[in-house]
Amino acid sequence: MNFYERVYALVETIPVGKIMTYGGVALALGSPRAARAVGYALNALPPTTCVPWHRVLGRRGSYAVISIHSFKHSAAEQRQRLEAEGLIFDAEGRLALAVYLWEIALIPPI
DNA sequence: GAGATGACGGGCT
DNA sequence: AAGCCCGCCATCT
Repeated sequence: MNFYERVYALVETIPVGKIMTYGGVALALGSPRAARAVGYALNALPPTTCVPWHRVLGRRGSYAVISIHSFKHSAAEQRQRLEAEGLIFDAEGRLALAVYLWEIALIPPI
């Protein structure tokens, strides 16, 4: 399985109402420092994908923030999708990891 | 094969 | 507190 296929497979397992960070996905995949590569993988995703890419946010201290600046989809769209799933952003447009972060068991690299 | 790039993250200024 | 810089990993040209 390619790196990005593993990223997609993992992202697809994120349940509704939960989120992960790029770094968290990388860690679960066995490469703690591959956060950038995770973002790269999601960037290669077709617009029509069924992968819930909007549940992956950037990590900002103990909060998660939408860290898209230029992309096919807009940051507003991502936020809208998340709110539609019941997540609530604070006044500064971020999500508390303590509430929404989904912690997954590590998936050993094949 | 080498250099540049990006939806990142953490540390330092 | 906000911004800048450097290191990371997988792709792309």
